Parts: sequence; C-alpha cells; structure tokens
Amino acid sequence: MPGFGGKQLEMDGSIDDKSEDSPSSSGSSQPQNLSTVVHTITAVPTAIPNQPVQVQSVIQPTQQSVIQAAGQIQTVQVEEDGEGHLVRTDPDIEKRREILSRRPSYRKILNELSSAEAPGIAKIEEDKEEEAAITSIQTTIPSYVQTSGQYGGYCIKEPTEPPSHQLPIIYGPPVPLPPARMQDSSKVRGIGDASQDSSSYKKVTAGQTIQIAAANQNELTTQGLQTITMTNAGQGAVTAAAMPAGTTIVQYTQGDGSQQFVTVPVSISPAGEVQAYQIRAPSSLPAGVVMATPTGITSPQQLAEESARKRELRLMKNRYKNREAARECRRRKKEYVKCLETRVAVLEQQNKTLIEELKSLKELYCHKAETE
DNA sequence: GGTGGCTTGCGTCAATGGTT
DNA sequence: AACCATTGACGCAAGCCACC
Repeated sequence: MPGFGGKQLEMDGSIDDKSEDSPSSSGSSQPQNLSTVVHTITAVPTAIPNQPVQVQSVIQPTQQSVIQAAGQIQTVQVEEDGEGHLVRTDPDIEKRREILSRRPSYRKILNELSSAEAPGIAKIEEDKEEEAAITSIQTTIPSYVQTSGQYGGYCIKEPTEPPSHQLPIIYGPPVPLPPARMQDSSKVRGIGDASQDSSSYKKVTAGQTIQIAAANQNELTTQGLQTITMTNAGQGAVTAAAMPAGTTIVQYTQGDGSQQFVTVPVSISPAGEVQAYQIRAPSSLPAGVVMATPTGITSPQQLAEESARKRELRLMKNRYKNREAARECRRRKKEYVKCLETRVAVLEQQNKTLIEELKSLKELYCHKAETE
C-alpha cells in the first residue's frame, strides 16, 4: 500500500493539499459518494517496522484526517510543510479517487494490503488455472426414471468445477427423498429453493404421453440441438414436473442417452395433452438447457406466467456460477479478516514498543534534568 | 442419550456497479 | 441494454458444547 513506511493518514485523498481551513476545496471534483467525508482526525503509525518516519515534526491529532468513503479506507502519505500545513505527497490522487468511487471488494482491499504490507500475507490469487481444465459435471439419472419408486427427482453431483461455457446444466424440481437419502440433501437441489413449496411439482408417470410440438421443425435443429430425439412415454423416459406459475420441466432423453431438460409453460389437459410451444436454444443459455416459448400469449395471467418462467430461467442460468462466486467471496472475506487481524496484532505490538520507548525517554529526560 | 443454543459453512437471491 | 462480478442478507444443515 502506498504510504506504508512513512507517516500515514487513513483518508480518501480529499485532503486539500495546500488550503488552510477548507479541506474540501477540491470536493467539487470528487465523486458523489465521497460526500460523506468524516473529518475525524487521527494518526496511524506505520505498520512496517524499520521504516523511516518521513514527517520530522510530530503531527498533532488535530492536523490529521481520516476520511472514509464508501466503506473503504485508503492510506496515503502526507508531510508537513514549513507552515504547519499537511501536504499530501501521494502522486496519483486522481487514480485513488477513481478507485474510491467504485465499490470496494475484498480482493482489491486485501491485495492492496498484501502488496505493501507484510510479505507473508499472500495475495488473493486470481482464478486458478485448473478451473479451466475441468470439463465435465457428473449427473445422476433421476431416481424416478431409474426406478418406478415413489420418490421423484434427481441428484446433481458437482465433484469438480466445470467452466460455465461447458457446463451441461441439469436442473430439476425439489426432491422429496426417503429419510435414508436426506442425509445428502445438501447436494440435491432443484428448480427453486428447497424451502419453496414443492407441492406444486408433480410427476408425470411413465405411460403418460407428453407431446411438445415445435411451431417450426427447424427450431429443433438449430443451436446444437440436432441430435435431440425425444423418447416417448412408451419408453418411460419422459417425465415432467409442473413448476410454479404454470411452467414445467420436461425431461427427455437424447439419442446418445444423455438426459436433457426443457422448461416449458404447460397446461396439461385432463386428457394429458400439452399445448404447442416453440422450442429453441438461445445462445445465451448454457449447453443442455433449451427454452420453450409459448406462442400467442395474450392474457395478463399468461404474461405473468411467462415472466415467471423467464425469471426462473435466468436464475437457473446464474445458479451454478453464483454458487462458485459465493464460495470465492466467502474465502476472500475470510482472508481479508485474517489480514486485518494480523495487522491489528502488528499495530498493537508496535504501540507497545512505542510506549516503552516513550517511557524510557521520559526517564532519561527526568534523570538528566535531575543531574543538572 | 437428547435437547437447546451457538457457530460455521453453504446455496440462493437480489442489489449494485463495472464492462462490453 | 445486456451481461458479468461481487457481496449482503437470508434460510438451512451440520457440528460442537454445555446442561439435564
């Protein structure tokens, strides 16, 4: 961190470099979120021992500024000029202001701390290379496809971290599992949170017929879906679970035997018929996820259902990535907290040392005064 | 043993700001 | 505008510990 090793102020860089009484004379050029300037005044001795203090005169508490902006504290160097003014010596003030205008991230903060502070503190690493090398995700076949048992749903195993562009995302409804399998419930996630009402999910048992008709047959042969062949109910491989808001997850088997799922807004008639929908695979969706768009939506209810379906699709898309992101975020946060704790320990130790030094100097002074 | 409180970690969603 | 990265908030589950 720039400024370590010298007399430091924790501030946002908005100290006026020369003005006497109006430290905010440069405020007009500051980002708007720096408006909450705290004119608390304190000095922070450097955390790095053996570094020369650059300010010769003792800076009184009233001459120092701590300015917090957007939750981020920046440390800069200042020196006192001959007239008792604080003069900032940090050369790239503008850069700092730019940085401060952004939302702080644990990665940035910790990296700044690490780069300038203790060499022992490791930087938060960028994305590891091995993550890009992982290419597959294990999936298990839905239990209600594998067996004719009473429990529907399927498990998703994620032993590795596939890159998003290769992720064959497979989603499914919440799974009511027998007690013996509930021990693994943390790995069983479906569309919607487990906390959501699963009563609206229903299983279409083998033997029922589900027809999904494409408005344009070419729609099924675009965007990498050339190999799709639906297995029909006669093979017992087509299942559907009605989602909230009238959408439905349809699972089917491709020609190569792999499982695929389609979310469609479906109203299944008592006769088991399904309305016709366009099926397409937008490029924005991960591999393995196709989107079905109902044709001729007119009523507000249908619009609401459509928006709910779109929302679910969006959440589907983001779920896996965000899971990984949350892990990383938590890891960075922990590292950041550890770093802060280390820094606190260093500063406490230094404070002790300074107090001792002050004591001995006082004693020396008193002793000298007595002898004179 | 079992029960309740606490901590920790995880997955998910939403909000926000940056990037393309 | 759409997409992406980051992070706070929330709920849940598991582990731990003290207490009964």
